[in-house]
Amino acid sequence: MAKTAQNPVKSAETTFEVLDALKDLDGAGVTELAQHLDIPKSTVHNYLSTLEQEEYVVNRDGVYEVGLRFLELGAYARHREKLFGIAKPEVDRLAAETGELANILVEEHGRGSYLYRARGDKAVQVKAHVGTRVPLHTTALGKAILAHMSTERVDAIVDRHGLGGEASKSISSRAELEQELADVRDRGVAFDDEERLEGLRCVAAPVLNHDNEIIGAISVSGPTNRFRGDRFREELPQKVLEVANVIELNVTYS
Amino acid sequence: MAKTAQNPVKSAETTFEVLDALKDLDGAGVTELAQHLDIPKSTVHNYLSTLEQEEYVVNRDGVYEVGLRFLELGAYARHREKLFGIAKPEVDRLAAETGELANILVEEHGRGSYLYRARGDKAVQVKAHVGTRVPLHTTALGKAILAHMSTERVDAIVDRHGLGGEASKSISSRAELEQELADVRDRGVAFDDEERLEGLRCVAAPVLNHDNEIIGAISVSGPTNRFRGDRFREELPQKVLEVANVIELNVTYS
DNA sequence: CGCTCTGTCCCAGATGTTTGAACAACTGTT
DNA sequence: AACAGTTGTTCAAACATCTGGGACAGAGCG
Repeated sequence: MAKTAQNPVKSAETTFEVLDALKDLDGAGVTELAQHLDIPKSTVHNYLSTLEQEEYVVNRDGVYEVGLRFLELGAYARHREKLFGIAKPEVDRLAAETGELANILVEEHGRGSYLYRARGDKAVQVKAHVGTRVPLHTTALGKAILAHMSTERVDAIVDRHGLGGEASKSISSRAELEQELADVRDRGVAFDDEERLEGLRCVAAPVLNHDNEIIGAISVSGPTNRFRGDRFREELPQKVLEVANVIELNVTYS
Repeated sequence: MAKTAQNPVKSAETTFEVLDALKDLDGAGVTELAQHLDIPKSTVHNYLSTLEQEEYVVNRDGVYEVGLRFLELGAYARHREKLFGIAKPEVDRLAAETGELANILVEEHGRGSYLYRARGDKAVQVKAHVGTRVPLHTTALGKAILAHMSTERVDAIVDRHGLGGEASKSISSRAELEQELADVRDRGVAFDDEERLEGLRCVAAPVLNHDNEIIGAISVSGPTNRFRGDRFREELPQKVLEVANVIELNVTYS
């Protein structure tokens, strides 16, 4: 699954190494980047000037930064996901009605990518923004997705990315994960009890297409003090499921 | 200004040619892409497999597509624009209060990039999504920005991108543009009277920082039948200006 | 079953990329 | 005002890498 290119174009790899470094450093000069990447600065300069010429990178008084042309590509990629257009208005409603943070996640390359995030009036502040990629087994959203994949696909994903836990409560063995996924299938919803971020709980439901294939998941997340008792175990799950069902209907007829 | 790299990395250029083609074709196979680009398919395959390995491209049953990793980069690039975080809530309010489509645009590489777009309840459907890049002189937003740039910078941009008009009413000479920009400075707001899209009018105001440098522009746009008379010439301009002023205050104190 | 599409792989030759060193342009310090 | 220590940029030679034709396997179809 984690296929490596047979005949990789090394310059393409380097190009993205440069871009990634530019992102990690939040903008940088040639020398700084060169040191960070351990590549001669003349080489780095060649890449940066090429990227600038192509308008993928911008030079603001001496500091190179990731350009907005990626927003064009990124927005396009999101727009291409049929789930986005259909689920967005419903997730907006979910956020408005619960007052919390509502999310859409899809799987790509065995990881979860946040497609969209809607803020209700009481929504918590989380640093992660749209586009952030997370390991599937560490979030309610991811578990909702894994629960509806074939065993082989789950195996392939676990083989590729492991079960490295970000917090103490995370799932750490394949058996544990299988048990959890079975629970998710039984209940219809997945929970996240501060597994990825302390003090943050989350309720997620899968979104399936007419062939019962998983195409993504939606969720509400909020602080533990508002996510407890009946609201956490009954009220919110029902709400999220209802919204997921509406989305599924719209996916089918489109 | 339109500097070309002295020592361009051709493979980096090719990488983005491939990605652009993938976007234009809305996903494609190796052979189709190779024909479109007039490059041997083995070469195209090398690039695609490298991009897939790096998780920037995804292969969905035989069709290569632009991946969501670009959403990560794009969302990051947008987040890095300080204007976005500050202006977003205000533009949301502008959309809600007018019921129309409200926008944020910034300049990059001499073109306009839509940073954000908020839809009011009566907002028109336009195909352009976030990230779309447009020539500055063809939109109210762009004219609001150009009006507050130095003459040299405007010259450089016109030299680089020309004044090619997308519709009949567009500005087509440098003198005409200068006149228009002077008007914008006088009035404080810029108008777009179906210049770029038929039936669509637009009112835009610049956003300046404390040093009176232009950092972007905001606007409301809608159908000509709702954008006429006093509403178009008085009411909406005042509203847009007011919101721009609030944003400017928030920009200064942050 | 054979035909014609795919996508993938391979390797030698051609080409582009890498690289250190040298330079120019700044910044801040003495 | 001169200087030392930065920075980004340029260049051309040495060589690593990309290119590209052709061969191959597998899928889809009649």
